Amino acid sequence: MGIAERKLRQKGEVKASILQAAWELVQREGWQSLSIRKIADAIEYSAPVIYDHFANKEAIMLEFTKRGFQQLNEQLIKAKVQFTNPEQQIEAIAYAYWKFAFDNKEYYQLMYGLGMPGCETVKQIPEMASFAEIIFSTIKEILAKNKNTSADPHLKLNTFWSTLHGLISINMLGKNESRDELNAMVLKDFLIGFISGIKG
Amino acid sequence: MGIAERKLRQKGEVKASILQAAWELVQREGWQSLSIRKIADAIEYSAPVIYDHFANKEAIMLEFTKRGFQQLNEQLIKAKVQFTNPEQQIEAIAYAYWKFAFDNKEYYQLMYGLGMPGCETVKQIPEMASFAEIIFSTIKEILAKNKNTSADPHLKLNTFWSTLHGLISINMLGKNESRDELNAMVLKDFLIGFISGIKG
DNA sequence: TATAATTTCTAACAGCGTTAGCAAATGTAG
DNA sequence: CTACATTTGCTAACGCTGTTAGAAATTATA
Repeated sequence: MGIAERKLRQKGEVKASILQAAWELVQREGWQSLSIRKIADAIEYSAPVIYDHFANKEAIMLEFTKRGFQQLNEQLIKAKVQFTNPEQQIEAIAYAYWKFAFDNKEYYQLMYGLGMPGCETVKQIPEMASFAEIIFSTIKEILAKNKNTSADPHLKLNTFWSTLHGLISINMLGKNESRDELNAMVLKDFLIGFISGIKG
Repeated sequence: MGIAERKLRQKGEVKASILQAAWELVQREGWQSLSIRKIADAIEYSAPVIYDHFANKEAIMLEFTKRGFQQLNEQLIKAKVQFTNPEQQIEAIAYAYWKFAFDNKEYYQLMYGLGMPGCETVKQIPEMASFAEIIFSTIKEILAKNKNTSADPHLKLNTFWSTLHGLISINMLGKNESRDELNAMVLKDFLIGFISGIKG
């Protein structure tokens, strides 16, 4: 009797439609105006149904945060494997990270900013660990290749990630002027210093 | 007739008490749970009275954002004038910025993160311009002193600010483990690279 | 077909920012 | 000191929000 299976499938479909509707709403009106009732309207169910699939609104957001990191990770790996030279790899990763942030502004805003996730949230996202690992391993390769034992890879990971995030978030709260040239230069400026510094 | 004056003074006192009550609430429960009604309760007035002093809730937040930048500017200037050497000045500024962010977490979260202020908000805060100017002038002095004409001070300002902000915000979404040593090292790591890079 | 289980709904609670309109207090002028 | 005008603060309400309780309707099982 495939009844149970069909029910599970149908339940999954509703869950998927919730996420899809939520995503469309976010793209149209931003995170701030996303509401359970609007999602319910969009999927043509009543609001409480959503709580059969997600514990609360935050769980929906968390799901998107996870997806955001998954997609980011994909992009970073795709960028990395184009090169064998770790210096080129870290540069490609930086550009991919940058591109992801501005191509997926909604994701990026949710993943970081937006109400400062806080400790609890971070722990619920294993994808963040994979993300860190991608960069960490590349940095270690550079250090190994250049026989630089004095630099701490944890330190360099932190500097790399922080700087990138800082560049992006400062830029996002500015306006949409065509500061693209400046942005590109700032990114390059940082990368030159970072890579030369990491070589020891 | 000092009646009008007294009224103005009283009005000012209520306004001040609104801000004070709001600030206490924020420190106790965070920005997320700040509400007009709670402020009204705290100052022992009804909620609509607040709208005689502020256009809306956002205006209250904006006031705090301004104050945050004012205080930050004070700290940065205080740090800067302790030295005459611009390299030492920029280092002192970086540490002061860092210290401000963690000593005044609530302010810093409001000034940046929290719902991504957006273009409109930024324009309403002239204090941000003064802030940028403090750092900008110091960078220009370093460039002048070292006769470095190739580096763009705008670029360096952007890199400096972004990196600092990135370091802080990444740290803030992590936990409160005693990562102070790591933090100090990351900051130093950045500063060494930045100052050497700026010298040309 | 009758009973059990699941699904989905309506209604409600408690809170939010904000506004309209009335009541009370205060100021001004005769 | 009274009469009018102005300002001040309130209550009540609107339209939202996330979330939950409990009834109704649907579906599965015996």
